[in-house]
Amino acid sequence: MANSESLDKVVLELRRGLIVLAVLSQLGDEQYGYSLLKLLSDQGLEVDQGTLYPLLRRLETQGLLESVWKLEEARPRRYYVISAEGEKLLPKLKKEWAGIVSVMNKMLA
Amino acid sequence: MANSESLDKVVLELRRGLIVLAVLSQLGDEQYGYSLLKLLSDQGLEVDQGTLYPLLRRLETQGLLESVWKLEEARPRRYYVISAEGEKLLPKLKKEWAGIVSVMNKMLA
DNA sequence: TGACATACTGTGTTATACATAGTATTATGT
DNA sequence: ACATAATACTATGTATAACACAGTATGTCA
Repeated sequence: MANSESLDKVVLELRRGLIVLAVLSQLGDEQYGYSLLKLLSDQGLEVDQGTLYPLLRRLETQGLLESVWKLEEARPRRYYVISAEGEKLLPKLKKEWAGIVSVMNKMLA
Repeated sequence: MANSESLDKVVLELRRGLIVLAVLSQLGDEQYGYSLLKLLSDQGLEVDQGTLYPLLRRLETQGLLESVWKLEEARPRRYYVISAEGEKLLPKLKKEWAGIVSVMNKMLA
């Protein structure tokens, strides 16, 4: 395997789990899939459509998000927003994330 | 699903990809599986045996690690150390990691 | 009117952590 | 001397989920 492929693979792995946290953190204001996609990429986190849409559905199934179809706009969009349960989870997640970062910083120093 | 289960699940996901980076960063000095396990947990990263051992083999298959059995010690141990290819990869990975962290920090702020 | 951005759905595959169990040796305390 | 814990690794099964890829369809704008 070429070195660049290894890099790509591992970087993908690195980013994988963070997407959930990123998504939850951005859904204090409601977003639809495509707008969230843009919002994330504007901030430097490129996520594939094929990753994001299923993720949103999954997080809704897990009760961390809620969604509604809005048909009155230019075109139908499914809006997602963080749920009460998600709100409770988010600060804990952030704390876990901070802990992980500090562990990694020590380890990489 | 109970809230604490959601947390556990997502935290697991968060940590998942980082283990590779952590392992690579620690294998500048050679370690065997069990000592690496302790080294990581000492620094605050608990990794299951059933996760670490297969990971080490996988990283060796990918050419990022090298290993040798040492039989002359108290008991047989397989020692792992980062390979030349791994050494080339590591700084790039660290850079990617730093980028990800800064993106996440902005996003979570 | 052609191209591009928008917005979502669906399927298949692959990779991989994790759970769990099992084996066996060595060190340690009492 | 014996039980127990720590050490050190192997192996198998399963569930999950990202990613690749493809497809559908509408709005916008030059």
